[in-house]
Amino acid sequence: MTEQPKHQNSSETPPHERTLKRAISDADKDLRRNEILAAAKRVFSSKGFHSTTIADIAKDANLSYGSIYWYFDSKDALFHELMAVEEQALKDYIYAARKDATTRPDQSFQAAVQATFEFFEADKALVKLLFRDSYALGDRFEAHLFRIYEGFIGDIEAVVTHYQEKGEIIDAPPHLVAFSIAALITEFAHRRLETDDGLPASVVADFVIKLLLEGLLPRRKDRSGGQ
Amino acid sequence: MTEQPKHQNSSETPPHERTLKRAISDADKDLRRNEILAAAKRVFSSKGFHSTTIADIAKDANLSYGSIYWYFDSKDALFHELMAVEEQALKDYIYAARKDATTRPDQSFQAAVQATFEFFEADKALVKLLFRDSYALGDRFEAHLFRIYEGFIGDIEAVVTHYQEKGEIIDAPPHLVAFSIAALITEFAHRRLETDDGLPASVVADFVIKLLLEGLLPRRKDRSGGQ
Amino acid sequence: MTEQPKHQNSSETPPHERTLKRAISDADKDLRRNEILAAAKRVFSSKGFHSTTIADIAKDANLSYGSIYWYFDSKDALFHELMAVEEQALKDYIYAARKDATTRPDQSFQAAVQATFEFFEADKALVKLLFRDSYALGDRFEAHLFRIYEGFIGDIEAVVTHYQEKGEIIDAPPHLVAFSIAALITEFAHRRLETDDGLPASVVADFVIKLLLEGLLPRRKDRSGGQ
Amino acid sequence: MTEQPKHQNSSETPPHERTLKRAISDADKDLRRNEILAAAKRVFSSKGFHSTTIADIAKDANLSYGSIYWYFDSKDALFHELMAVEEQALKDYIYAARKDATTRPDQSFQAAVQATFEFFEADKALVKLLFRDSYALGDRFEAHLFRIYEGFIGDIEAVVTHYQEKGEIIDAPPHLVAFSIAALITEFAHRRLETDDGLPASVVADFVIKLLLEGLLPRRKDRSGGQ
DNA sequence: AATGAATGAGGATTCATTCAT
DNA sequence: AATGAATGAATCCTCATTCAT
Repeated sequence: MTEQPKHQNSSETPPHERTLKRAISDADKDLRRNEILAAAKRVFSSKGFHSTTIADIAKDANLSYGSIYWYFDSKDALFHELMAVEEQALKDYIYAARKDATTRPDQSFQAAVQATFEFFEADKALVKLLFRDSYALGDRFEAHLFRIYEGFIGDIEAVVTHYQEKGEIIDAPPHLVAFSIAALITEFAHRRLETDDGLPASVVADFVIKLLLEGLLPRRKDRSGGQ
Repeated sequence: MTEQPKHQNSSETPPHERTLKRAISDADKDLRRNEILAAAKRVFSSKGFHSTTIADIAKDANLSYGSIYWYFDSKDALFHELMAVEEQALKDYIYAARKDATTRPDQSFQAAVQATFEFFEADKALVKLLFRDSYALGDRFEAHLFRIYEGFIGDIEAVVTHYQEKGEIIDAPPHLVAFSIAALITEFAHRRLETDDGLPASVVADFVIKLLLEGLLPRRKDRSGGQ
Repeated sequence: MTEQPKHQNSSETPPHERTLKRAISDADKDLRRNEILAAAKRVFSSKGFHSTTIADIAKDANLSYGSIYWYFDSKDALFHELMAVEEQALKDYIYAARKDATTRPDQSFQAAVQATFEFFEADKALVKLLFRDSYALGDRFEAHLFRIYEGFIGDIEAVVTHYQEKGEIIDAPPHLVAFSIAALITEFAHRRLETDDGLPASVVADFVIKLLLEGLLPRRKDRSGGQ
Repeated sequence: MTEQPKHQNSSETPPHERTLKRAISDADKDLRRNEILAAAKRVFSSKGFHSTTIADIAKDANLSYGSIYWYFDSKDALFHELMAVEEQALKDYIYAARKDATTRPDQSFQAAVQATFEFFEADKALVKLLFRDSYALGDRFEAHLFRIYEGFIGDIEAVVTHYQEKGEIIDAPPHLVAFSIAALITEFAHRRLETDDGLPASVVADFVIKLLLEGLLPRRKDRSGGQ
């Protein structure tokens, strides 16, 4: 994934060999970095940032804790990088969703919401990390988190706008719409991570989608018993 | 608060006076406790639990850090008590809302939601504290938080059920409806605490209520039930 | 007990009245001091110096803890004074014992030991305070303790010497004899304070006296079954 | 301690080598633990538990205070472990003494006492730690101390009983006899740790043994059993 | 004199980070 | 690269002592 040498190498290996070696080494390094990030995601999302020690992460990654510092500069740096990785996962998902929305004429707003719900349901740890714990971390991560959040909402907003232009949904302020969708979906995912509400994901998904689409007021056709 | 002279007889204080003295002292003490709790609320909600030191709170309350321990047993105890105070504020609000809903025939579901929105808008720090930071605090506060949360959702649920019985809103699972309302309202309040979205509260409130009531799908001609 | 004025009085009371008043006041003060010292003795000997707080003592003396400082300069000063009081009790006892020994021809060494045993048995807290805890207090009390200890052993030594001169006991180094007596008697008192050995004091007293007087080797007369 | 090369293969270390490595590391760790325990013994017995800070011990052991926690969980744990180590030293000594007493027909009670005196004379800090300071430590160490103490007295008691059965010493309650021996020997050792009485150890030993064996009353003509 | 609130020095403990091997 | 021992900054908490009332 990364063939470009990063720093000058001060050893005595000939340049071409060195490049090859470094490439391999870098790949190895990336592999380990990813293992550590995966471990960090598990531990951070289960115990929270402050209760997680470097030793906890190292143990989960089957490394000695001193080694973490070979791959990351600090605990903060590790967390920032983890945030970035999760942000990328979000972006990748949203990119695909957006592409689907704009290129497949049959793709409905409802389908997009459904898919988004499933995405978060499948990775609740991401929700915990980005949408819950990061908020409690104070100044050091505020700016980063803010950027991620804005990007995330902005991406959803674009999809919302698309469906508004298609006339599929009403003309409400797209930013607020996007935020509402994000709020409902992530809050449900988080709640279902913290406490088991005993409901199958599909039921909750159906509920959320229906709520978003139709609201709580009885619609005319099913209003026979209403006020 | 009372005009009786305090220092008169240097021997045994008569019981009633002692009681009075104690009452005054207790009132003073409660006053200070509340000042500290207010300071704690400010600092905790701005920096998060872990980044807040006892010294931070003391400074905000214009006390030395040692004095905090005259009023509270520990940092944890202080936070628990703060949670309890905030919980009580929530309960008081919900109690009034419920009473309004059930005793005033003209009170609509919409009005109830509007009032709730305004309640959180007016005390965003409460949201930060109870609905954001507490989640990141781990085991030590888990049970307490869970209890508060369940109580809160349960109270909303009761109001929801009331309006469902009146036929004002559809027959969706009340627990999910309650959770959705809470999610939307608290997330908006929290977001508006963190970042200024530049919108007047009334616009956001209108949006949230409309979303909850009517959803995003364009209604055809059944606008009779809308606002 | 103390009629002499101690400090200049800066108030406006006429001299002769003042003296009277002060005398009464001083007597009161001494009374309170003694109450506090008694409380301190109870608490210190039950919890040890470090685990005892000024508040503990105040509570035991039915005073607010701030008031302790009206009577004593510091916790250390209070403890020093308590040591002095206990030392005086020791001295008073030993003075009487010495007088008995030297003035009453019928008074035996054995009776003196018996009385000493009973003295400590009756005030085990004194033992705990002076012969156990004070040792663990380190530099701050070392000199004081040392002085008390030397005085105590010296006083016993004098009595020992008296009985040696009378030929009642053997001519062993009196300092070592005195120390041995003190060691046995105080250790037994302390042990019986800490753990109940289930034996009546008289049995233990008889044993200690017999050990001191006759030792463990079988005496000729009762040596019939011996080696 | 071993000559095998340590760092050879960078992939999976063969099991036996790993074990070896671990063994070496563990030995090192034990070494350090022992150094710290030795430092703790010095400092605790010189300043007492409460006046000793972790930093004091660390400094004595040429470590930073944080490092202490690499080897011990807490100050209490360190002290408990130190008590256990000292207890073991006591037990080892007593075990040997008991073996001597029961297997060597020529071994006399007097020799056993003499050896015990020398044991404590050689390690007065042990006395200070176990027989003085621990008593002042309160509840947290009470049970541990009690167990050690009872074991110690019990072990002496067994030796005493042995000599009683041999008829070498009189038939006094063995528990009291054991306690008396312990009291005299430890008190002398402790006193000679605190203050230099200017006497050679052998003189004091002779005195203690003679006192224990023959008591203070002049013997008439039955010196056959004496030294 | 008495009270009890306020203060802050002191010390145990945690844990991110460094570094020798 | 990996290890894990060593370091020390940071922070909670206790409690002797001071002081306003």
